Amino acid sequence: MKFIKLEDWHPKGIDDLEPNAWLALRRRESTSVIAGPGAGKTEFLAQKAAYLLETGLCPPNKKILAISFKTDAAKNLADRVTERCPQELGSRFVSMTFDAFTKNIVDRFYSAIHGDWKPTQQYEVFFPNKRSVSDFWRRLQSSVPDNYQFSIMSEVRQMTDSTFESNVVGSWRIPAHGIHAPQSARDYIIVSWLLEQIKVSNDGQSSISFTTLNRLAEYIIRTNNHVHRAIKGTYPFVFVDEFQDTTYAQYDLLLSAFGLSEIAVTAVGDYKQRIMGWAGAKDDAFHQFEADFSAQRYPLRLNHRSSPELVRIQQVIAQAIDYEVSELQTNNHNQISGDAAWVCVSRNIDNEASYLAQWIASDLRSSTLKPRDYCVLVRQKPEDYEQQLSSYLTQYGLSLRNESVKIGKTTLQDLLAEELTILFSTLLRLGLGQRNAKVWSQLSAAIQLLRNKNQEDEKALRQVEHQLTNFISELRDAMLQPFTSENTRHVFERVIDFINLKDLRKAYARYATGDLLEINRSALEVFFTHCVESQSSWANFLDEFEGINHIPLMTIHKSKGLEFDTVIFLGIDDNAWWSYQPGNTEGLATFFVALSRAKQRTIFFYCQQRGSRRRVSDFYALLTSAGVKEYEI
DNA sequence: ATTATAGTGCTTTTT
DNA sequence: GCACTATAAT
Repeated sequence: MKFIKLEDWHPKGIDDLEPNAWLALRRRESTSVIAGPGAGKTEFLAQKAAYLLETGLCPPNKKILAISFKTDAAKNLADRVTERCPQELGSRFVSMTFDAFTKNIVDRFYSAIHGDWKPTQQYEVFFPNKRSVSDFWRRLQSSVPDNYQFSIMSEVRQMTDSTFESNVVGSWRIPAHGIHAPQSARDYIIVSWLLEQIKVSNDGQSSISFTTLNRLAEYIIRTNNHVHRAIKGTYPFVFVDEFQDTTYAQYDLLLSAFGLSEIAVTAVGDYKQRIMGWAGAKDDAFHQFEADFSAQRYPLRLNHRSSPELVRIQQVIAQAIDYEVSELQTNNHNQISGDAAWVCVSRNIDNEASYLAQWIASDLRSSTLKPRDYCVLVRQKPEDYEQQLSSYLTQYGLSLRNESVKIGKTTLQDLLAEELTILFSTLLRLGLGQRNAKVWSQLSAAIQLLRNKNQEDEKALRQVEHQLTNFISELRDAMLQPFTSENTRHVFERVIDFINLKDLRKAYARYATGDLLEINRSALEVFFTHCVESQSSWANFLDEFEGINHIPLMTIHKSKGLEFDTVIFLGIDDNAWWSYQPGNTEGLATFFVALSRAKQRTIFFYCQQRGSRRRVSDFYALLTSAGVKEYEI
């Protein structure tokens, strides 16, 4: 392997990087990169990975660890590095979610857990909610000795059920040398919570939350030098994405694993987009990181996403969040004619809906945009808006798709991102005769992984190719049959059989234990049937399945990290924004996230019937000061 | 049975 | 702060 000289290295697939991005990329020590919306955070990390791997700064026996919060973000980043690097380098870029990293440590170094803290080797992952927390508090009250009861209960009263795990448990460390009595009331509560999960339940297994797994992983790393050295030795470079929303537990794990060491941690994010504080995200993650890791901060100033006009408006909101926010530039010059932002004021919901439907219909006709280029954003309860809007949209042949809709025990968007679903729809696309070399090679690689075939075993690989070719041609014949419920049902079953759920369980760790695979299989069946019933051919079915002709509808929180040509922002009123307090940074950040999803236009809607706009008057005042006009409709 | 009142969810990810 | 549920009061 020949390395590229440091001074000869150039970015891959893009022209250049802005000056601060170059500095952040070349820095060998820990670095924090504050990058606003559209600054290309993922691209920066992909380029830095390529730089470290191709120049040999990350030597062949070492890896880069990239940590994201969401599975799709982790996958996105991995795909980008694969595109930019030769395969033998790309395989040394390990991209995973924080929770996957945590669970890996516990599973791999299980034997390093001692005494009361040791769960069963096979354990269930448990997702606590407010109910389970308050039930626990109630159980505690009845089990605690009388003389402790008062202090325990007064401590509990100061805690909030929704942030108990993230803030209280997440910032507590498991002691290195067993449990010492007497403990404070707070310690007693936390220890009881952890031990209750670790102790064997009725089904013979521990049932552990990710916060508890995180605390166990931190404990392993802190107390076991051998493990700590192994992890540091594997990953001299660590990336953390969306750093503004790091939880207490996650930060503490990073600190124990990579703090005070030679490891260079690159944290990327934007505190102006910190919108998870209410769910227990740490509030000064960047400052603390810079202090603890001696990290140098580099703000990125270029916006690759939004038009100059939108960037100017975003800047007004950004300054309301942080007055000292740096000046931004845009390099997106393909501006559309007309305004980039305006406010539509209506009296009632029907007026709003009929105007909106008519506007989108005429905009679609007069432009080259597709339904997927628009997005309807709301703060909460998208299903309410879906009902109100859909009858008007139908009149123009348009429809919304709320991807948060529940299907069985999962949601549409989670289902669509599942490995099972992607394999399923790819097979159907090929069955329909939509041949594409790239899709084919990806699918064939996925099937090889699924069949657990060694990449070196040429004969076995050819056999898998052969099976796949045969199956696709069988599928093609089946899909030429009339589009009846019986025939489509047959296709469904054949595809699921071919994928082989047993193989899937073996090939993907996340499916290996628990009922995740069965949840997704039955959700896939429900959604498949829904799409079959509303369509009349396989081509239309696949469009419906992938939602090509639907306008996406989602909450602002779900839209984080996404971008659309035109954002339609509904329900900016006191009712939907019940939790907003004037001047509240997180509320302004939420507004900022919504506004900054747009590449060309953001259209704000206010409807009097939905609620007043006294408490949210900040938003309108800021828009007015940015020169955004208001129109009555 | 109907109606008054108190309580709570709403914005989330993760194998 | 509203919309909804569960329980209490009539």
